[in-house]
Amino acid sequence: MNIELKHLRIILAIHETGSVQKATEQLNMTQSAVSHQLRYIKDQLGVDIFIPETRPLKLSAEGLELIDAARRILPEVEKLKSRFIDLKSGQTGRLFIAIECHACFEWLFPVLNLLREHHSHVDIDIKPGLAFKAIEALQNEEVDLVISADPEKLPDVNFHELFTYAPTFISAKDHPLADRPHIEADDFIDQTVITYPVPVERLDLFNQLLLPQGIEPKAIRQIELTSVILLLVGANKGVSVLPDWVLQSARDTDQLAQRRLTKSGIKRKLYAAVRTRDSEKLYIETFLSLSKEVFSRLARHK
Amino acid sequence: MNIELKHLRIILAIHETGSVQKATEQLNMTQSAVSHQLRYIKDQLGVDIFIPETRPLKLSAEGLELIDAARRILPEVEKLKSRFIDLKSGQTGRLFIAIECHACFEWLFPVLNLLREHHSHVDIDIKPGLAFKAIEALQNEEVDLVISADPEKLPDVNFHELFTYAPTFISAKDHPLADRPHIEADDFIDQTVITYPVPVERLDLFNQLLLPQGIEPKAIRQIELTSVILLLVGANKGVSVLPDWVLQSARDTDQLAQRRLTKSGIKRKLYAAVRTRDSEKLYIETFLSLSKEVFSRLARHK
DNA sequence: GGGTTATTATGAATCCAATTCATAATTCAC
DNA sequence: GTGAATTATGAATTGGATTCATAATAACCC
Repeated sequence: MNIELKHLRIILAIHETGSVQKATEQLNMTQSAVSHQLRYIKDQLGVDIFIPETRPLKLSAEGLELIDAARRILPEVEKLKSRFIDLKSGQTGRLFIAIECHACFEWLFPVLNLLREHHSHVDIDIKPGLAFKAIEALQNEEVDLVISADPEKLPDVNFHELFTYAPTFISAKDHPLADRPHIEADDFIDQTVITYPVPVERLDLFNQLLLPQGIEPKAIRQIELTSVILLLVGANKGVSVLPDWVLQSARDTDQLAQRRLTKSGIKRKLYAAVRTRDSEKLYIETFLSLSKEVFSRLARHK
Repeated sequence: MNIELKHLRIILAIHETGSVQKATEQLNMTQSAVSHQLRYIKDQLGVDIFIPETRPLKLSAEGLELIDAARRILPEVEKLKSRFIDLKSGQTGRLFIAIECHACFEWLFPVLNLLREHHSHVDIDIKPGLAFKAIEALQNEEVDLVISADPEKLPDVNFHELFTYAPTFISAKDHPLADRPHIEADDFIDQTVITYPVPVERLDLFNQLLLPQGIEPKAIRQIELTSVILLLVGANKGVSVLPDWVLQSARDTDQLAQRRLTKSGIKRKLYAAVRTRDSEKLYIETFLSLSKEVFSRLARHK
């Protein structure tokens, strides 16, 4: 037995318009095509849908059951269609985010809150635990956006530049290094460095400065929360390197010394990586512009 | 945008088997056909259902939505199909009954109760108010079965004989007519006749005996309930004519005289009329055999 | 009740879309 | 990198749905 959506639509149209004649217009079919289809449906179902030899056609008891089913099934299909129209245009969708950059939570939360206001139907979430395989997860569709400082040239992934920042050295004001105009790699040799709890190769300080020069600090102490890092640095328990905008937006940085890394300063860029075919989605574009906006507000804060 | 059930089945099969390859078997399609369909689906929906360039194919976020929809829609369609398989075979269906014969409620209720036990999924009901247009209502599919004593030769309706009965005269035992060996038409001339509240031409007494001979009784008193008719006849408020089986199965007929109509007795047959194309339905056949069974039990009762 | 109109049914020809076959292009595993 | 497995593609073919023309039938109306 074969039942197609087309058949349900035909029966429903006939029932609702009251005649085959009128249904043909609604269906954009000729009377003949409808008639042929009706015979096919009857043959498939094995029972008469309409009472034979009545005109205009009247539904049989069995026909009414078909109508019931059609009224249940067809709206589901229509819902599915409009869902995909929305998905395609980016009116709605999924935005699962992986973050390679620990400090980024600072500006990401306000961005996501704003995004939720603009696109309430987008399913927003942050997926932890993918930090190092984030781009792979993006390609796998486990996540839909990755915040990354290491753009790659990939055919199916676009890296959209968000903003530039400077990884900046901080210490207590009375720390010996606080007197220097800028900080060099070998200054860290006898320092305790306070970092986020991630592999060192993912930290700006290490991948941009220490690792290339083969320098290891005296000790590394890992702390989850930015505010705690600031506190410990202020208490002279160690030094740290954080993005400049974190320092600009944080409170209680008065007793901290900030110095640039190397004479010329180190500059880094943050990117939002998305799959190429998602790039033009509305909520992705909104995310990008909101990110820039929120960042510039944060950076201007102090 | 065009989405067909076929497409949902394909996507679901691929997802559940884990590969296009395996899905082809389940779908009874060649790999090529599936591949072509996948491209068509993608074009229609405008988004990738599977993550491109991965093997085995993995569903994208959008693809998962399709799966959800398929799991909602396809079972409905399957339910509809099996519903029609049942309807066709008469495992289930509708049995709306019209009754031309008023006394028939006496045996109909037990029949329907038994039928409900055999076919719990059949929608059983008695439709009142169709008494005289009952066969027309049958052809219109307003009802599905008519209890009638007047078979007609119709192309789309079958009359199935249920049983034979004798319309029988009753009076109080001390009524003058109670002495006669049998009752003739002109015996009614000075009698009050108690009947069911239906047009006289539908009563056996009238259409079989009085009307052909142009005889009118002194008075007609219409009573709904069989037991009340029996009571009034017993109280000498009038005479009546009822099917013999009603008298055989009723209690409190001791003080009543029963006499046959005319010397040879009048015999009538009851029929169940159903649409020809419903005749072989299981629950219709069950109804017919239950009716005969219940009737013979009733007739044997006394 | 017969003639008229409106509506549905049917048959043959046509058209379009889905499938097949053959083969190319990828990816995966080792 | 090579071979095996899997998916993609193109052209030819098939088969089902549609159309056109026309027949059949019910409904309507005096």
